[in-house]
This record gives sequence, structure tokens and C-alpha cells, in this order.
Amino acid sequence: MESVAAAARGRKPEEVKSAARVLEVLELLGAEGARLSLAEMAGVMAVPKSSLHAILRTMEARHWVDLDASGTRYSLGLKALLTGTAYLEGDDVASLAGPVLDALAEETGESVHLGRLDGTDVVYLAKRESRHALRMYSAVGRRLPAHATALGKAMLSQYDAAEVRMRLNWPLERLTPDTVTDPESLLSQLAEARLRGWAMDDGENSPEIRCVAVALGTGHGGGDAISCSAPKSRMDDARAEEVARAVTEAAHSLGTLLKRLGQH
Amino acid sequence: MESVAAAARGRKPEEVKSAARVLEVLELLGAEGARLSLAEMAGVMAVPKSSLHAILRTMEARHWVDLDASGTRYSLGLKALLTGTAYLEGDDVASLAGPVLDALAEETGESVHLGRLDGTDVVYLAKRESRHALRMYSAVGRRLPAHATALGKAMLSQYDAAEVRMRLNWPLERLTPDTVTDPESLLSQLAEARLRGWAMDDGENSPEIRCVAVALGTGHGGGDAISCSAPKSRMDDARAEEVARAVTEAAHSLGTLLKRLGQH
DNA sequence: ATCAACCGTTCAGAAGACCGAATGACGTTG
DNA sequence: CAACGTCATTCGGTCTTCTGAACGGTTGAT
Repeated sequence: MESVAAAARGRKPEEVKSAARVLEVLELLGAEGARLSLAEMAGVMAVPKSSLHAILRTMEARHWVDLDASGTRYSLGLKALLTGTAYLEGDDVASLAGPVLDALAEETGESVHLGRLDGTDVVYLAKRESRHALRMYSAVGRRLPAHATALGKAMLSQYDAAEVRMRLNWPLERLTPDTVTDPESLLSQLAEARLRGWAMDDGENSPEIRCVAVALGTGHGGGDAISCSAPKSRMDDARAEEVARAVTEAAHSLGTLLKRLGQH
Repeated sequence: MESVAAAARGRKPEEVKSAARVLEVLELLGAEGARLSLAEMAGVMAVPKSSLHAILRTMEARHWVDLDASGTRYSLGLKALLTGTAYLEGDDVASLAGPVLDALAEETGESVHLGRLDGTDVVYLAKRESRHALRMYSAVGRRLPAHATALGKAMLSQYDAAEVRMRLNWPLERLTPDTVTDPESLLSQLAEARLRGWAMDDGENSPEIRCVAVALGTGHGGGDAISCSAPKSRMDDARAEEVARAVTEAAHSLGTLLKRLGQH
């Protein structure tokens, strides 16, 4: 009976309701420097105001959310800062990547990223900004659909076609006119990436931005990859191949560091 | 009856139990790249294993915690990354501080921090690393007792003695042999800092590290401050005054940026 | 001034989580 | 090899939280 009710609502019975709601609040407020009222959040989350009220009181008491001066809009609190850096510090790949990313950013002069595959998304773990004024926007912790990024395609290209079909959410979400949403096109791009060793994104998540990425061989769970992005105006095909060589080299050197760590 | 039971346990009745536990788990795992088993966490938190089990399942399903390969040790998950950067992006002071901190780090060549007062603690919001090999350890999101840091003393010096007595946890925690724990000594240091406009820490939280800090006038709630730290070997009294001038200038220029933002 | 629309907040009934003991699955040690 | 230590996991009764409607406050428009 209970399982029927749970199934009817599309919820897994194994979830603790208020625990899930706490996390949902954090994700909502973290999504975009958001400042939301209790009622707004209750609306988005489809949760009664009164229930959310008690949860927000708990979070506020512990400084995980702040209430603005008017006492009516919530934003993330100071405690929220801790988890981000703590995740990165506890992670071997992210810890070792720093100098490698620095070197790659220095060599190319463009924005450089370390990303990780999480389900159907790519998450940015670290970045180095381009030294040019015109550069792409990104932030550590942000997510983009894997199929629309060079990082994601580099990581997906490590799996065979059947596995890729399994892992992605079909139909594929479209972010720009150039996003690849056709299954066959994507799979052939992945096959090509696998052969040549690097993947490319050509305005598929942000118009006018091209990006080149290489996966790190040592598959940490989902897998990691590093990339280099630039506006189309600074990244023609010849330049992309040149950048791809630099990224490949960086990926290789980071892979070596990781293997050494694993063996020690 | 219920309030009696709640009071007996030292808990506020207004807290949602599992919500508080989720946050406690995040704080525990964020404390220090920690990898803990369910049983260990249950022990530390004084919570039944079975209750925590359900909560951790929920958190794991949503990628807020990861289970290592052995399936027995928990660490922070990928979702934990989001909140940290989101807090900083939504914050005016942290967003505007970047260039100012860059300039100060460039000018002094030493580690530079932006900190915020949260209760009795100072939280690091941003940092710039020294270019020297020998430098202090710190991380965004980390906390230190306010009374043992230059940042904290700079912010506390904005309040009068009575207010300071209220805000701090007595007796004061000792971190090093040089930590100031005597109330009168601390208050006189604060009075001195108020007069000259900057505060100092002399090995009071980390041995061999000296630090100079200046509060930002515009009191954002608890208050913010910026600091510059260096080993004693590179920071004698004369150098400290020199650095203090640079930090004061930086604080002033950041304060100006903030006022302009507030007026617009 | 009045009304309407929002906000957060409260309360008692209903639903679900919490608890503690017992279980099963390892890996380790005597 | 067996006995132990540690680990996550299950299960039903009890207690807590969740819920939805009603309340009082403030803001902005009519």
C-alpha cells in the first residue's frame, strides 16, 4: 500500500523526505546566485509552505542559508562555502591538476577547464581564465549536458555506442542551434573523437565558443577530462589542432602524475 | 511534555531532525577531506546508525555524498561543489574583491585573504597565494576563531568592549602558545587596532606566521576584512607597517567600490 | 482609506520517519 | 579454520514530522 502510494507520486520509498528537501533547497539556491522567498521555493519544489518553513528555520539556525535584511528572501549561507573546497581537496585528480592547468593556460593563453562526468552532465572542477578580454563564462561546480560539450564528448568517447545510448537522456536537450541532438551524428562524432584522441564542441553549448577536450585515461568512476575553450574568432581549424596537441600533452602529463600516485 | 523532553536533550524544538542531520553530515565530511564510515559518523554525531543510514542513502542517491570503491566510506559528492562558488557569486563583497586582492597580492608578494565574521569565527572567502615557497596554509571556507586572527581582530575592533564580551565564547580557545586568551589583553589590543586602523596577529593561530588586517568600513552584517600574511622571517615590525599601509589602501578602494554599488 | 495580494507563521489531525535490536556479509585475527 | 570484529542493512512499533487551512502582518494598488 505504501509502495503504491510512493510509486504513484513518482518517489522512491527509500528517501527521507526532509533530507531530500534540504538538498533540493541547496541546489535551488546554488543554481544561480538566487534569492528566493519561501513561497517561491515552495512553488518550484511543489512542497507545502509550512513544511518548507520548518526546514528553512533549521538551515538558517545553522547558517546554511541567510535571510536578507527584509527577512523575506533566502540565499546561501556561509556554511555552504565549506563543502565546495573540501570536495576538491579530498580529490586526487583535482588536487594534482593545478600545476598542469596552469601550464596549459600559460601555453595556450585561453580558458582551460578540468571536468568530470556525472550521469548525463559534465561538472567543472577547476578552471583557469583566458588572458583575453573576450572569454567564455564558466564556474566551478556548474553543470552542462555532456553531449553538448567537448569535455563530455571526450569522456563519452571512451565508452562504446551501446553504453552511450544507455547513459544519456534521450532525446538530447538542445542548448544552441548547433547542439548535436541526432543520435547517429553524436555517435559518429564520438567515434571520430575516439580515433583521433580529442573531442570538439563548436558552439554547441554557447554560441561563438569552440572548445577542444581530451579525456584522462585513468577512468576515475565517471571519468575526467581537460579542455581548452576560445571564441571562434581565435580558434580556426588549424589552431584547434594545435591546441589539441597541447591539451593532449597536458592530459598525458596529468595521467602520469595520477598513475604514480596510485602505485606509490 | 514534549518541550520538557526537548529541553532535556538540549535541542530546540523548532528544528527538523533529519534536516539538521543532513547539514551535520555535510559539515562533518567537509571538515577535512574526511572519509568516514556510517558507524563512525553515527558515533560522532550521537545518532543511531539506522537513522543515519536512511539519510545517507538519500544523500548518495542525489550525489551529495559518494561511497568509495569498498562501499564503506563516505566522502562529499559532486553536488557539494555547487554551493561554494554559488555563495561567492551571489555576494557583492566577494565578487568585487577579486581585482583588489590581485593588486594587493602583486604589490606585497605575500598571501592575501578576504574574511568574514560569522559568530565567533572568521571564514575565508577568498585568497591569493604568496609567490614565495614558504607560505601559510589556508582554504576558502575554512574557519578560525576570530580572537586568534588578524582578520577577526580587525572586525571585532569595530565594536565596543561590551559588545565584544557578548559576542565571543569565553574562555577563549588557545591555538598556539601565543594565542591571546586573556580578556583584558584582547580588549586592549582591539582598542589599539581601532586607533591605528589595523590589527595584527603574531603567531596566534599558526606559529611563525604574522598577519596584518584591515576591516572594510561598510559593515555587511558581521563585517568583512582583508589581510596579508607572511612568515615572521619576512615580516618584522617595519615591514608590517609598510604592509599595513598597502592593506589599508586596498580596503579603502574596495570600500569605495562597494559604496558605489550601494548607491547606484 | 480600502482592498487585494503577497509575505511568513501557527495549529491539530494524519502520515511517515525514527529507533534499537537482530541480521547478514565481510575481512581479520587468534 | 573458527571466532571475532567491523561493517551495512532490515523490520515493526512509537513518536515525530508533515500537511493544509486559517491567521496576522506588511506592501502596493485602487
